[in-house]
Amino acid sequence: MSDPSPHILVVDDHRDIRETLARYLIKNGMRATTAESAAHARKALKAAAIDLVVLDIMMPGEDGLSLCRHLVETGSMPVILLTAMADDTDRVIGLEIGADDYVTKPFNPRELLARIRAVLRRTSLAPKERDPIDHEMLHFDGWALNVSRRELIDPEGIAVALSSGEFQLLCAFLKRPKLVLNRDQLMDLTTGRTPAVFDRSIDNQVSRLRRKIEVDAKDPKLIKTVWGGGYMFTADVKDSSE
Amino acid sequence: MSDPSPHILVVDDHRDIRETLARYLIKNGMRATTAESAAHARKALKAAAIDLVVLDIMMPGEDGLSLCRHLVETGSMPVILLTAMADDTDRVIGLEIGADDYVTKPFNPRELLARIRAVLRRTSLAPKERDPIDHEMLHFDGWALNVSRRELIDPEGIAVALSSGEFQLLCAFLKRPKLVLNRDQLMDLTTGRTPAVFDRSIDNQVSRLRRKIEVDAKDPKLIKTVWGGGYMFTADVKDSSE
DNA sequence: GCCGGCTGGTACATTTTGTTACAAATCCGC
DNA sequence: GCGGATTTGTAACAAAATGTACCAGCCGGC
Repeated sequence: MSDPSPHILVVDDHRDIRETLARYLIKNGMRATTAESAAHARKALKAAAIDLVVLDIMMPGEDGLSLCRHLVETGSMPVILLTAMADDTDRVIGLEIGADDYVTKPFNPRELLARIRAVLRRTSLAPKERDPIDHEMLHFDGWALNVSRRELIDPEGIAVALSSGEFQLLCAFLKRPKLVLNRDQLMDLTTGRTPAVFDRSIDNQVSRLRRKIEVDAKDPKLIKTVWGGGYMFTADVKDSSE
Repeated sequence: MSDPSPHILVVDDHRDIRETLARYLIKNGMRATTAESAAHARKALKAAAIDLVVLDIMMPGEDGLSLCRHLVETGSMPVILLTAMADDTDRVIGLEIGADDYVTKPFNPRELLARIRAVLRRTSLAPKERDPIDHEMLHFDGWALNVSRRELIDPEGIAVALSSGEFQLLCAFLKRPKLVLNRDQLMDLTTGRTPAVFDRSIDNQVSRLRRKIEVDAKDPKLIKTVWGGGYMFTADVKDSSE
C-alpha cells in the first residue's frame, strides 16, 4: 500500500500484550513502536511518523479514551481501540467517539492485522490533509493554488488576491472535488464554527469566491449549487507537490 | 449531515432478522430496504439510492461474499458484513475482501447502528468518488451528460442548463435505462424523500425535463409514460469514461 | 484615532421546487 | 363504442432555497 511499511504505535499498559503484538506486526511486514501509557504515546507520536495507533482504552492515568478523542479530533490519525470488556456499551462509546475500529480482548492477532490493513486501506485513500506544510500545489481548470503560500494563480499566470475566508473555502472545495458539501460541512471546514439557524455566510463567501474564479458568475461552472444540498466543486483537481 | 436520511439495504435470508433490523433502523432516523437474497439485493441496488449495505455472508444461492466482493470492487458502496460464525477466519476473510466493517451475530442493534454511522461518517467525507467513476459520461441519442460536472450537452454540442432536480432525475433514468421506475423509486433516487400520498412533484419534474430534452414534449420519445406504473427511459445509454 | 479591507447579517430579487386545479388521456365494465 | 373512474400533463400559483447588494462591526496597520 503505502510506499514504506506502515508504522503502527501500540499503546497498552500490559507489557506482554504490547510486545507480542509488536513482534507479530513486524513479522508481518509492518513497523511497530510501543508505548505503555497515554503520556508515552504522545511522546512517540511527536517523535515518529506514525500511520496508525492501536490503543487500549482501559489504562491507568490519562484515560485511553481521552487520547483517542484527541487523536480523532485533531485529525487524520486512524485509531483502533482495544477493549478488555466484552461490554457492548463500552465498544459503542469508542465507535461513537470516532475510533476507526475496535477489537475486544482477547483478540486474534491475525484479525487485528486484517483490521489494521483495512483501516489503512481506507485512510490512505482519504484526502491528504496530513501536513500542508509542504509545497502543496493544487491545479484545476488552468488555475493553480499554492496552498502553503496561500496564492492563487489564474490561467494566464496572474496572481489573484484571495481573502483568508475565500482561501479556506477554496481549499475545502479543492480537497474534496466532485463531492456535495452542505453548508454545515463547509462552515466546519472553513471557520470551525457551528452555523446559526439561518446562516447565510457560506452563501456569501461562495458568491464572492465565484466572482473571482468563475468566467461567468451567473452561470458557474466550477462551483455548482446543489439545490437543497449545498455546493460541489466540479472540476478535476490535480495535486502536485512540487 | 447528509441531505436526507441515509438509506440502508439489509440483506439477510432470515426474515425476522431483516425486518427487526429494518424497523430498528427506521426508528432511529434512517431509511431501510430489505432483501432476502443476493439476487434481490442486486435488484434493490438498481432501483433505489442505497447509501450502505448490511449483508449476511452466509446465504443460500449466490454467496453473500461474492456480492460483497462485487460491491467493493465496483466502487462507492460501503458494506458491513453480518456473520453468524464466531469463527475468526470467516471474519478475517470478510475484512480482507474489503468490507468496511463486520458484526457477528447475535448482534446488539445499537452497536450495529453505531458502526453504520461510523462507516457513513468515514465514507461521506471520503475523497472524490473512488477511482474509476471519475469522468463518468453518459451518452444517449446524441446527447451527453457529464455526471461529475453536472453538465448536459445537446446533439449540437450546446450546453443545456439543468436545475439540480432535473439533473438528478435524468441521472436516475440514465443509470437505469429501459427499466420502469415508479414514482416512489424516482422520488427516492432524486430527493431521498418518501413521497406524500398524492404527490405530483415527480410528474412535474418529468414534465420539466421533457421540455428540455424531448424534441416534442407532447410526444415524448425518450421518457415514456407507463400508465399506472411510472416512467421509463427508452433510449440506449452508453457509459463512457471520458 | 482613522482608514480600509474582511466578514457576517439583513433584505430583497430570483430561481427552483412542490401543490393545486383542471383538462386530456387511458382504462374498464358494459 | 360509451360513460365514469382513474391516471397523467401541465399551467398557475405558493413555498422554499439561493444569489447578492448593501451595510455595520471588527480587526490590523498606520
